Amino acid sequence: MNEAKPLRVETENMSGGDIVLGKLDDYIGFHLRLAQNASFRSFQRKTGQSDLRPGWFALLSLIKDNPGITPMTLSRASGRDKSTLTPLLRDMIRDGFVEKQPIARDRRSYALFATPEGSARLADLARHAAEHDRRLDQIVGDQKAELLNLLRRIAAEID
Amino acid sequence: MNEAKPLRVETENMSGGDIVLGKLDDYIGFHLRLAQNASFRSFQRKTGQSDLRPGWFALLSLIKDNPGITPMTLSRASGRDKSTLTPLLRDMIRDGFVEKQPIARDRRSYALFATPEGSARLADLARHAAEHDRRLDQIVGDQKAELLNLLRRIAAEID
DNA sequence: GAAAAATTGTTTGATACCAAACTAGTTTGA
DNA sequence: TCAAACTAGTTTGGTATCAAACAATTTTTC
Repeated sequence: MNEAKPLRVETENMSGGDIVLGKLDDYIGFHLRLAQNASFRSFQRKTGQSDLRPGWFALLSLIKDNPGITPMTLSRASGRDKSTLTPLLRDMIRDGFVEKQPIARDRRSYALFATPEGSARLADLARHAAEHDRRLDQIVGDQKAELLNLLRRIAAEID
Repeated sequence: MNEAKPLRVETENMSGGDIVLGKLDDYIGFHLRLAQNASFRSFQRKTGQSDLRPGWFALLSLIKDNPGITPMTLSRASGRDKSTLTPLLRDMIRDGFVEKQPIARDRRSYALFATPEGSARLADLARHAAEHDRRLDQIVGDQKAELLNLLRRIAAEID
């Protein structure tokens, strides 16, 4: 029952002054969305200038670190639906950052590999990503390990 | 330098076994996205069955708790771009959950109010949202306050 | 060993979201 | 006072995302 103490948030430029978040202020899901959205947009702004697509970094990184990974496994590892990956992989292959090879034992699927160009692009992306994540590290300070644990648990255990 | 100890994650159903997350495993942004995405989809699955749109809950809740709020203020409070709100508000007004009233002092804007139907719908949405957030509460346990603080700081301080 | 069930990747359809450009109205400042 | 700067909301265009339906293939089951 937090109706008793109205929780307010500052938003400079409101006619009346503050707004009441109400119950919303207690919802983990709400704050999770706000934080992720702010972080994602910030990342996008930083990298967008230099012709990198934010969705590419995680994928390219996973392909580089797991040579021969299949789209399905990549989907699970990156937390995105397999159908989301289809056009991304198509473009990464078209642009020469990733190569696909048929898999002998399963003709439905294929193995993915980062090309030298892909590795170079990944290094470039990693510079921007590291810069962005350094800001996040600053903000969370010494609570990073706890935060990562909580986030991992949420991603793993939510149904 | 975490190249030294390869970090792995289980994904039942991989040809080779585990996948290596590599540097990605240290990125707050990556885990933030995974957690938020999993949480959002779960919420959507739960509420989607009962004809509720996930985007509506936060908006309706904020309108109910801040009668007369304007779209611009709502945009800031909900962390969504003003242009994202336009079609959502249009539909909520069309469906009779929200009403708009002209503002005397500023004819560009308008004031938003929840109708009785909107309040009823909000109560319904709140039941589902509470159920979902209870799961999140279980997962984070007694670290909820710290988690919320970190998420608030990220949302507020990231640029 | 063949039919049934499951899995992989793609296609199609839908929603959510942002950013830039635009219109209309308000505030500022010279 | 009135032109310039700013602000609110909408429109337009683009990306990211999922889910369901599909075709091809593999695995399971009887």
